[in-house]
Amino acid sequence: MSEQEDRPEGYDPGDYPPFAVAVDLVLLTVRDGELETVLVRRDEDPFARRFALPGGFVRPEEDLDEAARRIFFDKTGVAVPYLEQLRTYGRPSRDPRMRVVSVAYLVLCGPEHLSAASRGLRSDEDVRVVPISALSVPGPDGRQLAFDHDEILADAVERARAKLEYTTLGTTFLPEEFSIPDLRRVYEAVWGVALHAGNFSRKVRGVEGFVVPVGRSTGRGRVQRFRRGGAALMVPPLMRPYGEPSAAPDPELGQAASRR
Amino acid sequence: MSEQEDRPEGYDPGDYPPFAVAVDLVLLTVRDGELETVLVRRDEDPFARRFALPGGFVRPEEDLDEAARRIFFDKTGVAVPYLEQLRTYGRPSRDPRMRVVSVAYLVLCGPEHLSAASRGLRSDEDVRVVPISALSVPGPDGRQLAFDHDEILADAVERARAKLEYTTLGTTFLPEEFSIPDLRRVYEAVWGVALHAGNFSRKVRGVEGFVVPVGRSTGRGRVQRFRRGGAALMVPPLMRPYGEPSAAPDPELGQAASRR
DNA sequence: GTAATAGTGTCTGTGAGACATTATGGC
DNA sequence: GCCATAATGTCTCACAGACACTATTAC
Repeated sequence: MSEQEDRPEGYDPGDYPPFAVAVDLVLLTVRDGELETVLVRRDEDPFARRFALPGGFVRPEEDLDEAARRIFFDKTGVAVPYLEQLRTYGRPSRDPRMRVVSVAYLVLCGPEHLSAASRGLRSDEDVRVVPISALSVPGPDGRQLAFDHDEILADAVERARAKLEYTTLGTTFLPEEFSIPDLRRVYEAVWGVALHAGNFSRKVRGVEGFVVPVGRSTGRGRVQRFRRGGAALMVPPLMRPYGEPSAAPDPELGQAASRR
Repeated sequence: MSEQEDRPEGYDPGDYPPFAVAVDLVLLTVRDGELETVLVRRDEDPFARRFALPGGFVRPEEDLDEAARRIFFDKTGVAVPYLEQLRTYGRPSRDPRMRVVSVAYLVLCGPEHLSAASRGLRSDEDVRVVPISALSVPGPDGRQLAFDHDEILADAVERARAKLEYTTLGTTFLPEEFSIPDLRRVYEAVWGVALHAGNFSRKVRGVEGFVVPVGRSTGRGRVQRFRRGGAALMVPPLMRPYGEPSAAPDPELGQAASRR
């Protein structure tokens, strides 16, 4: 808030540099066992015809979260199931036209939330749902997406992977009713690993409030249906297999490592 | 980045609302077994005579991290040992004078980094090093600090508590050379719990690259001296005792719980 | 029928937590 | 000598991971 600069009675507009503040969304979903994200094709330079994350400017009287929800609704026509602030990107050169600080949000949703967006019903833009795996190979200039969106996307994927370990957010990728194997396939898609079906089932059902059975349970071999429970955190956590080839770790940490 | 609003060739300044972008620092240190933070007393309204987090505006050609480092240096006269972006606070009403979006940073350092600041050597401001425990009781209007800085501080403390679990950052609170009991006292101060000395020692020394012994031993008992090792992450993590009365959990998660 | 797969039984290895014991230095 | 405390030895319990087995559904 810069209280330490002495200003008598409110700020003089000449005292602070004006910035544009934008919000960018990393929208993650799991479809057919693949982790996917939503991208928008740019029309103009810079980065004309490149894909970018959906985003927009924050309005003068709008909270940051509110802006993120608005932008999600504009693309999909439905309310956002889960959203969290990821981090803020503000390199001076990140947009060659002007100084834009972008607050990135992570949004998790099921593929059904994206049906309008993926059919282009909500806008005349070229909106696409793209597998993350298709974006891992950088383009000729070393990147795939416009601006610093490769970095934002990578940070978001790592955040989502970490959050599945110690929260119950995995269910936000699924419809209201689902089976344990459905949930396992979400974990496998997000983490990019195969999990042991039996142990996964036991673990998930053993975490109080993670999933609640719907309808009657019969004996062995029968697939049961569940809904989300009330718990937000998973204790103890469900950890990713050690030393596995997933993504970039916390960029704040000095050295690389593949875990959390 | 708001690529979806069609703009021909760079932004027209009339197209986006101007914001002020500030950086606020939550500076945490451990002194005499207490977790403490640095506050600055405000001179003017709003919140005259209240304490606030140190902060300042981001300059036109400055990265966000750079601004945070600059502000830390302005207060203390030394380089910041560890810094990470916490999150961004942008409620429209958070500063009654104008729209300010503030990117908060978490800074961890040893008490020796704050000697200049705490003696007022670097500024004519009223800079103080205050125990976190003294800020837990809200004032007459429901808060202790200016603006939304109570919330920022609480988020920062929770982040620091969580990070001690799965990173080796505990050593950033200590001088170059330290003993295992010194490190344990850091954990106890940050988490606000008593830890089992024997098990803590075994765990810390067993994590590859967390601490490296530095030859001679002094002090009581067979106390060994150590330096930081090269590892940034701790696997498996060193978890806080379950169900313990520390701080607010991840505010993104729907319901409260006391763990991560 | 056969194949695929959900869920259970059970064993094993690892590690956290608790407690006792030994070693070392301050007083 | 006596006390405080660091570090180790050891036991127990919880849980992850592996494997085998059974039950059920899809074909």
